[in-house]
Amino acid sequence: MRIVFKKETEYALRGMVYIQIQNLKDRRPGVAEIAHEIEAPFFYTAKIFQRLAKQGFVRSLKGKGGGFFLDPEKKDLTLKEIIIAIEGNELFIGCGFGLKNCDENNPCPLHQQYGLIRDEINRLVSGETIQSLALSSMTKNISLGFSRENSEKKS
Amino acid sequence: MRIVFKKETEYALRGMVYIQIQNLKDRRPGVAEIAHEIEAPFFYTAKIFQRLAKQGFVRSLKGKGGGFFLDPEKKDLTLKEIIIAIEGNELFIGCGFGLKNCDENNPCPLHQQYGLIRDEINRLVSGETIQSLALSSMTKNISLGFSRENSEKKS
DNA sequence: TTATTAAAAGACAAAAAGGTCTTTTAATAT
DNA sequence: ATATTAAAAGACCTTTTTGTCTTTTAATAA
Repeated sequence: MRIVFKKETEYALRGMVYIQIQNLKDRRPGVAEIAHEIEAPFFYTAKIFQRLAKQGFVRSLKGKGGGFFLDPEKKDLTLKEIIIAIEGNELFIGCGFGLKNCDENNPCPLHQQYGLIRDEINRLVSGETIQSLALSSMTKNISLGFSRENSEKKS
Repeated sequence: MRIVFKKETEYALRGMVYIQIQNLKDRRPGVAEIAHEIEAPFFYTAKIFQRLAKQGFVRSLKGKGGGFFLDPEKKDLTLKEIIIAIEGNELFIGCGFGLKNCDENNPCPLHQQYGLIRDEINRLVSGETIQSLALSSMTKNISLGFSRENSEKKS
């Protein structure tokens, strides 16, 4: 059951952040490692990152020592860019309740209030980037949920 | 492609509001009328309202003059109740990004910000009821998107 | 009491999402 | 060269969601 994003989107975002974290440590993780760390199915993860690579969101190298890495040139890959590439932009436009003919001129009773939600989602995924998440989860000793080593030293 | 709610949920919410609007005019719409007004497939609408009837969210009468109606006793059926009956409550709990081990003690970098979104969604669907939406769409001459008669008199 | 109306029940099917696996291609190391 | 490593490509499958349709049951009106 989907929450706000599709499983594919979740795996993509989590995986991208993991790749970036490893890149910062001069490593290039492969599919097996990524899938394990983000707790996603191996083959599904492979498929998702093939697509992301084809779309230019991530780069890859085959063969020994190969794996995935982010283009160091691109310092600002927002979550929104990835989300839209996978799901389209319907989350960011429209009424959210599926009501037609709902706009400022002809608002449904939910229009204003839903606008707040949409704006908040928009603000979040536009403001955060893969890089910013990777950095904050490394420096602030905060867990991204798929990599518990960080918070495991309290034992 | 799903936005925030499933199609089924959208149809259910729109249909319920339509039923309540008609009830206020002492009418009991049938499946054909509801489906047409909310622009949903007839048979799918039928199935959805069978379920809602079985769950007690709406009542129905068979035969001539029959159709659907809300229990007049229940003056406060929140959107949230219907949403949870159809989708479960996963939208209202958890991280929203599918991250495990994400809570106040061990927050992911998105935890706080996503909390705002979840709270906003929660506030909206807890605060509004089928009755309040029916009333406001009638009295404030506001379109619910599936019934454009309201806003059509500007021609 | 029977013809008509309309919901209930439930089988069936198409599309989308999620997931699995095999074969091929391209790197690297020996 | 060739053995090894790892991604790319793409076929295939399962589950969930969405949608369709037929048959049955129950209410009303004539």
